[in-house]
Order: sequence, then structure tokens, then C-alpha cells
Amino acid sequence: MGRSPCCEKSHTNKGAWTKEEDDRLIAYIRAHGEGCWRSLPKAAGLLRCGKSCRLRWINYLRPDLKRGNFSEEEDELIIKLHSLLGNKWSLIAGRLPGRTDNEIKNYWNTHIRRKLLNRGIDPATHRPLTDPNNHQTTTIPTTTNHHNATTPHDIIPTTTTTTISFSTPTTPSPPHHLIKHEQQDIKIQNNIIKDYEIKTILPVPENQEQQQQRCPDLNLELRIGPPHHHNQNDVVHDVEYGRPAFMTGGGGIICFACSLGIQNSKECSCSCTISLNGTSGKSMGYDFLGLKNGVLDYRSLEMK
DNA sequence: AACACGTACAACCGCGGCGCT
DNA sequence: CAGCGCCGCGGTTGTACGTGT
Repeated sequence: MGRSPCCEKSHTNKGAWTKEEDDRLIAYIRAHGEGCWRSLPKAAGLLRCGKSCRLRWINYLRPDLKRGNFSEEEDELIIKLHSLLGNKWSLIAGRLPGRTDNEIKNYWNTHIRRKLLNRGIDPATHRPLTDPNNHQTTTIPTTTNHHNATTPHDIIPTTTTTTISFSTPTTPSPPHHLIKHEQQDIKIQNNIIKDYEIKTILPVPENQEQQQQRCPDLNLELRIGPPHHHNQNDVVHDVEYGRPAFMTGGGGIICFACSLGIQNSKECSCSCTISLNGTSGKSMGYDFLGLKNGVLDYRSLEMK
């Protein structure tokens, strides 16, 4: 299916935006609001394509953007979210108010990747680089891209080229320590997270101990379900929606929506009542994505 | 001071999803 | 149902700036 170019390239500026262009774009959007990016440049008197205008506005000019360095909490939240969502930068950005997908993506590639590599963790799989279950299909890039070269000390020393998996193994047999590994479509407010993987990890895998030794300050074992014990009976199915529900530490059952911290949403099919600080309700002791400590509060965040 | 190399980030490009006709 | 067009996403590139030699 052929596609027409998004804009008449011969009549559009490219490259860095000037102050005047910024001002025009801001003024136009203040007057008319966002949207209709294709027609916006012409209406605003800009010699730019609509995509360029949209990008400039979203990533740089939007008034609600939080400029400045990422905090340690944001770092850890990004790592957690990335381990769950993969390179779904827009979804990750949706949970970091004031941050854009582009900003997070750049930050990941320039800072967090290296940080994880220094910790001996594969940034793609969030598992130890030495993990034998870390199926190796691609070569560890010595650079993020052609010029984002990492210095030699950033790379975990290996005698040979180490390869890692950047995707869920296509082979049907799951790693032995995964008892649950299934695709889910979940809806969070107006967004749908597709191909979400639930991995419930059995206790005491060799690699976990290894990982804890390596990075005692970071628990990247992201569980859906109670952290204290797991067995196959812990995962039951939500009768109404056919999606998994989870046993809580107190023996109660929460639905998948609640396990993601979106209890009380329309997707919630259980009757659990979880306070944000985790101090009441059947799910006491449950802390997903730092909900307890207030790092993340889905209900207070507006999706992009 | 000059150069080379590394880093950070804004911006671009191509593609897929989705709605409309 | 297919074609079309727009929007948004993720990957990649360009380049200014910083640092080391």
C-alpha cells in the first residue's frame, strides 16, 4: 500500500528549531489547542511538517514538561517499568509526569543502560549477564548506537563476545523457573498495554541469589503476586474476565487490574480495597511498582 | 592550544495502528 | 473489505558540547 509523504519536503525546514518557530508554534497551540498536526504548520505559518511540529511541542515546548535531571526514584521506576513493558517508551513516559518518551528513551540509552551493565545486568532482559537462562541471540552492543560508544569499563568483562536475548524466546518451552508466562491485554485508563507478560518466579532460583549478591541494592525481580511465597495455586483465574487473579499475602484474591495498581478501575473485577499506602484491605503487604511508597500512583497520573 | 574521542539530546525517519470512506 | 490518510511510536542520526591526551 503506497503512502504519500507526510509533507511536501521541498517546502519544509529541517533541523534545529529557531526561537521564532518555537514562538509561532506555542502561540498557535495556545490559541487553537493541539491536534490536526498535518494542517497545523500551514495554519501557524510554519515551514515545517506536522510531525516535526508535534515532536517539537511534545518533547520540548509543552508547558508541563519537567526539565532537569532524573531523580534516583525516577531512575528506579524507569528500570522497573522497562523490565515490565520493554521499549514501550510512551507507556513508561505516561507513568512519569512531566517526562516524554523521547527523553526517557534517550536517558535510558545514555545512562540507565550503562548503569545496569555496570551492575552486571542485561538491560534488555533485566537478568544477570552471566545468567545461563539469558538466551543469547544477539551480540551485546558495545555501543548504543554508532556514536553512543560505551567505554571499555562499562562493559562487563568477558573473554569472548557475549550474546543476549532481546526478545521473548520463540521456543515454546519456557525457562524452568517460570511457572507462568502468558500474554495479557490490559487496559489502563484509556491506554492498552499489549503483549504484557506476566512472569511469576519460583522461589530461590540460582540466578536470583546470584543477582542479589551482585546488586544487593536493587531488586529487579518484578513479581505480580505476593513476594513471600509462590506456588501454582497462587495464580487463579478471574472468573468474570478470564484473566488471571492473584493471591495476596493475606490469602485474599485480587484481580489482574488490582495487581497493576489500578484497583477500583472499571477493569477491576474483584472487591478488594487497597489503600494507596497499602495499609488496609485484603492486599496488605502488596507493593507493585512502588505504589506503597508513593513512587507511582496510577490514579493520580494522567496518561499522555 | 589543538585534536580526538566520548556523551547527551534534539530531531528525523520509517512503520504500524486505527479510523474513515 | 480494501484503500487511504493521519497520528503516534520506536529506532536511528546529527551535532553541539565535554573531557582526556
